Amino acid sequence: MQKNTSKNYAAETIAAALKAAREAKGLTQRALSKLAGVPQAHISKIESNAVDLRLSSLLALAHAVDLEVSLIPRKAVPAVRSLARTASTGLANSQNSKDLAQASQTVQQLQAAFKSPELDRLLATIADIARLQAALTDTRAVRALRDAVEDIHSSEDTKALRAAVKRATSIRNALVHNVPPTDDTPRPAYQLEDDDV
Amino acid sequence: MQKNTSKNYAAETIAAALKAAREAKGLTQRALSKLAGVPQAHISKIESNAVDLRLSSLLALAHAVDLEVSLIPRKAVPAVRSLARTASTGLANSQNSKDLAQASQTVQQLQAAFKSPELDRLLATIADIARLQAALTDTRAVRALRDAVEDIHSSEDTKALRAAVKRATSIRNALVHNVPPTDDTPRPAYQLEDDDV
DNA sequence: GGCCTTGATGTATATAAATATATCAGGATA
DNA sequence: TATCCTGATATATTTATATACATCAAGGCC
Repeated sequence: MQKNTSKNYAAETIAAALKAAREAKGLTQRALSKLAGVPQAHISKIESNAVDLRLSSLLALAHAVDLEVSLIPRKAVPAVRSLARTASTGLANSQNSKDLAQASQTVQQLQAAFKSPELDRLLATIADIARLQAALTDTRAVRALRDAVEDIHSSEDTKALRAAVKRATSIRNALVHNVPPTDDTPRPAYQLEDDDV
Repeated sequence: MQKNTSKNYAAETIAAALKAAREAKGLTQRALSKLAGVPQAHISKIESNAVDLRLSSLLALAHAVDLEVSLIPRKAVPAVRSLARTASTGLANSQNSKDLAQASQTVQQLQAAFKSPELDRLLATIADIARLQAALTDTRAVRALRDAVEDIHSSEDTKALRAAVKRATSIRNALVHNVPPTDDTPRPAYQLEDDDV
């Protein structure tokens, strides 16, 4: 039983979160005890950081106060925090997706206000960017490429080599042409025009 | 000791996440044991859901594999998941990068063993993909595009409109040509050859 | 004052985690 | 074949949670 030394900051944070959530729901320790099936005395110890609680207890208590225990990548922590703060307002995509969606929407509103060839081009380009991004989120294709490369073992292994080349080219073309990487029938949905500014 | 019955879905999920993270980092149970200060035998039990681990163990293991234990509101779960996925795109991006790096390295080793025009092409294409991916990680450009679009207010605002178009085209071209988006002097480092398979 | 609720604290007991240590089967490899 | 690494498993011991039950001090309220 480690006292509430400052030894484990994360543990204290979690205990504090549980307590805050309980109070936010207007529950007493005894009420929560009934909900979660954890003795009130134990809840008291947990909230005061007097015990190293087990996962089952943590899950039971969290569940009872509508919290979810999750493991998130360290680098995603700030984003998740800000999201949790912004709270329940629906979907949150990557910042890029949000920015792109907003830009797209704005352009469409502008289109309703006035027509312009440049506006059309702008919207199309934004859509391209979004599709490029979506194509890149697909990690399976890259993984498949890696595996294909690993399968090359000798200069006689032309079959494996050609397979790897095909995969690599497919991905590159997919990124350029906005076609799903695994698609075997490359059909550029649009033409690469105005290559440079 | 409760066997791995289907008793607690959440607990299983967490154990699986820990295991996945360890493997993603290429750590053996013994290596993780040294990092986290948890005996290998215990890690084995934890990963196979054979124990109701304590919070301190969970925190130690999570910390060692760059994960954070967090309590999030239940209603925010979907949003956080989607975020974790896109941040996982950051993660997956790093996974992509790893896969690509490994593929690239393998090809170079093969080049040392035997020469082949196709091998050269393969290496070049892999490099292209890596550069495309790097270009897409830059969110500032997309943000700038969004802001530029927001600055368009009327049909007379040709200046803002052209600025937005320019930005959008720049990003798209950057993705296609592997040139940093903010670069004002577009200079395709390589030529788009063999557009299709 | 008396009453009730809330959270904290104190036993005592059963159960299980955590640990050290050793081992084992399977797979990969030299 | 022999060797090394990985993950799973076994045993024995220590430590601590989890639980039930009782109680208590502080604060709010009639």
